[in-house]
Amino acid sequence: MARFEKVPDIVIGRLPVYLRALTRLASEGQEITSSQQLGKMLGVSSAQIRKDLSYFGEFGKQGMGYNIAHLQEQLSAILKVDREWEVVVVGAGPLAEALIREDPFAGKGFRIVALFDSRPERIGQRLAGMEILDSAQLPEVVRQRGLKVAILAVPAAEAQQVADTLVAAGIKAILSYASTTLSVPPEVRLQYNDAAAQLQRMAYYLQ
Amino acid sequence: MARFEKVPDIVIGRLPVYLRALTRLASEGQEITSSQQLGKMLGVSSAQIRKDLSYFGEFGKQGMGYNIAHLQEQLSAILKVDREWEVVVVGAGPLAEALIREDPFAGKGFRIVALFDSRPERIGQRLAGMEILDSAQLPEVVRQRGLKVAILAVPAAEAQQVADTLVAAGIKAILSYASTTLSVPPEVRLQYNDAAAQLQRMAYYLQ
DNA sequence: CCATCTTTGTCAATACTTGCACAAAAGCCT
DNA sequence: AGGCTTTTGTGCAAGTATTGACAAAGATGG
Ligand SMILES: NC(=O)c1ccc[n+]([C@@H]2O[C@H](COP(=O)([O-])OP(=O)(O)OC[C@H]3O[C@@H](n4cnc5c(N)ncnc54)[C@H](O)[C@@H]3O)[C@@H](O)[C@H]2O)c1
Ligand SMILES: NC(=O)c1ccc[n+]([C@@H]2O[C@H](COP(=O)([O-])OP(=O)(O)OC[C@H]3O[C@@H](n4cnc5c(N)ncnc54)[C@H](O)[C@@H]3O)[C@@H](O)[C@H]2O)c1
Repeated sequence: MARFEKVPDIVIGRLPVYLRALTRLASEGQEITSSQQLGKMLGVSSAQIRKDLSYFGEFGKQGMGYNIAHLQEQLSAILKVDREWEVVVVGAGPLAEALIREDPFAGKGFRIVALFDSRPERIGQRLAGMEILDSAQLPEVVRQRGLKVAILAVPAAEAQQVADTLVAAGIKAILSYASTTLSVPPEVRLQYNDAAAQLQRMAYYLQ
Repeated sequence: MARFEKVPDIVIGRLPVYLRALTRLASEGQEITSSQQLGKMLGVSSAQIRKDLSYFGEFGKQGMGYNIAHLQEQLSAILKVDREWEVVVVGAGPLAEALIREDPFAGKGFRIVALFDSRPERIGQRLAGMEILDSAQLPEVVRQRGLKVAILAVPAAEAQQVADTLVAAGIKAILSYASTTLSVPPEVRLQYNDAAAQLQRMAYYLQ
């Protein structure tokens, strides 16, 4: 397939899902898989998996399937997570504490390197070993370190204002835990991590 | 539009997004909105919003737009979150603590009513005011209270086994924070809350 | 009370996404 | 070595989703 056409965003959105499935298979000691096995795991058709991968190249062997470690490497490179992006977290509350303690990004291409809060009594304290910095310093730190990725963990009422500051400082991707709609310029990527919305989506099918 | 045809899941997935936007408008004191304003907020076309709503009925007034409070009520009823679903959380770690402390589901149709862990030293302790129960008791409690919704906040290695227990106990919707692919029967809804996957999706567009 | 303006709900056209089906490639087994 | 089996990558058809366009409904203002 032509490697130059624009890849649909919906395809990009599935690559991390494939990566997650491959991680599980690898952790179970498997070395080879097939589009059929992956499809069954994920509840999608094998054709979709092959088609998605074909946007980027040929990664399998006919008759054999895919080498799991190799496919992980390739997908990581495609998603640009074969490196470590430095991430800033804004809002040093319980959610930030869980994120820093657990580090769910370890080995996934991201590392939390700075934590900010605006409450004077929190500044200078430590949260799960990480120093809480004054959010007045945020633009300076983001610019100096060239940070591109931010996690928003402030109350909903503060979120838009903090997002504006992040964008002005040069952040290009924001993951927001605040359960409010945000506006950012089109060149900045925005994702909402909204557990309530996820539950609501499932509630429709209950009963 | 015919009210009897099956509504596409992708439409259901957008309803919580609309609800979130309406909440923001309401919090800003607005009483009326239009498909155009909502579309601009959310970065989608106004036609899409009107079409999505038309699956369920007519909620606006021509020339005027939509009454925000009324539309919120209607969407809540459609999503079946005009009531309070009781939710069980499994895994009493820092993430569960953040969830219970912050209660991001308040007023959104869900309430956390039980918290389980398997580590003997955690059982009987309290987490953010909520008693930690023995996960051996989980099936009994879920069945007795008729719980349908669960949040999975255990390490990835335990997640599948806990999911199996939840399903066997009668749970019909699972929100999993564990970053591993799970298998559940088709009648059980499953959503992943995977922050790493969300960041990976955005990373593709960086640079 | 009428003209003008706004905005809905819906149809039809366009655009996008998925899945079928199959040739080709590659391993396996006798 | 050759036939059998498996599984990929992809063209194409079928199926879904999105958008443009507009009639109809309702508000607004003189
Ligand atoms: N706790 C969860 O599990 C969970 C889950 C989903 C979403 N959320 C949402 O994530 C956000 C954070 O959750 P939390 O439990 O940590 O909330 P929190 O309110 O306890 O903590 C937020 C922190 O942000 C700080 N803050 C406020 N305004 C700020 C600003 N302008 N600049 C910098 N820092 C600022 C506060 O001082 C506080 O320390 C909330 O919006 C919450 O609704 C939380
Ligand atoms: N912390 C975060 O912000 C965050 C974000 C995204 C995802 N996650 C994921 O969410 C999960 C929970 O995060 P955490 O930080 O609370 O993890 P954690 O490992 O600190 O806590 C998990 C808790 O689950 C309990 N547990 C283990 N096995 C169990 C079982 N079979 N039955 C019942 N309880 C069991 C453990 O005793 C522990 O108390 C992890 O999978 C983590 O990767 C966390």
